[in-house]
Amino acid sequence: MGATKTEHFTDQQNQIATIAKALGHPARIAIIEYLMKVNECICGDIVNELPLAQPTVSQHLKELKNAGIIKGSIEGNSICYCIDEKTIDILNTYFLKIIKTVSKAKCC
Amino acid sequence: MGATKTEHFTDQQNQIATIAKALGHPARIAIIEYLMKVNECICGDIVNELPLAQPTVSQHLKELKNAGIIKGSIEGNSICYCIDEKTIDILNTYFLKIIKTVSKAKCC
DNA sequence: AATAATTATCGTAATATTGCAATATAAAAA
DNA sequence: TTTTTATATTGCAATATTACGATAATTATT
Repeated sequence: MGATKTEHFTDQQNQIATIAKALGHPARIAIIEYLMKVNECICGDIVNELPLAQPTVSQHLKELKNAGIIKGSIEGNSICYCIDEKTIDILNTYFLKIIKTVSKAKCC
Repeated sequence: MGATKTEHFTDQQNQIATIAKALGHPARIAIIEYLMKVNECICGDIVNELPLAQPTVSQHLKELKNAGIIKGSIEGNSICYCIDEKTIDILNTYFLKIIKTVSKAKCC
């Protein structure tokens, strides 16, 4: 096998997993942190910032974009990327729910 | 290649990525949700709950445990699993910081 | 138009993940 | 002690991910 059985799980479970998975790589976390620092994004600078080749960075950006974590808009011959608040909000709301549930539970 | 270059990133970036990665699979999200529902965990029931074979569930539990998202304690011949609040808290605090930063930023 | 700059895509090698059958391990019950 | 119950580990096949060189595509600049 090797393929995730997404069809067995709910849309929400798949959605949360997809977002979390996209954040499950230190390079992509580093990209998010860089975007937080510079706010308005300077796309090519990410390549200079990270110890990874340009195609690799481009691929990571694509995954973050596919997961809805960042969005990019064309500006001349470069592309401006920035964090998509909506998606982070979805994740945040979800984890807050977990925290709330777990904090009032007694555990083994 | 194929191996993540963790050495190029900070401990915190790797930590967040590791936790997020562990949550990056719908089966593991389903396990978390089941644990939320039953609070005190009934380990073998997860196998009945999910459409996955016992070894597969065991493997997912191991990954959640390695990432610190759940903890397990031996109880007789079974093992009681439950969510580790501390780790969810780390993630939650992290995302709240992102939300705060992004919400006051104007984006392209 | 030719060149430079910016980003994406293709192809590919190395490695990791997913899933399960078979089997091992350990404790409880008979 | 044998059997049952519960979970983990091993081994393996299928697939996915990571990383990058080479190259394509697109727009700006000259």
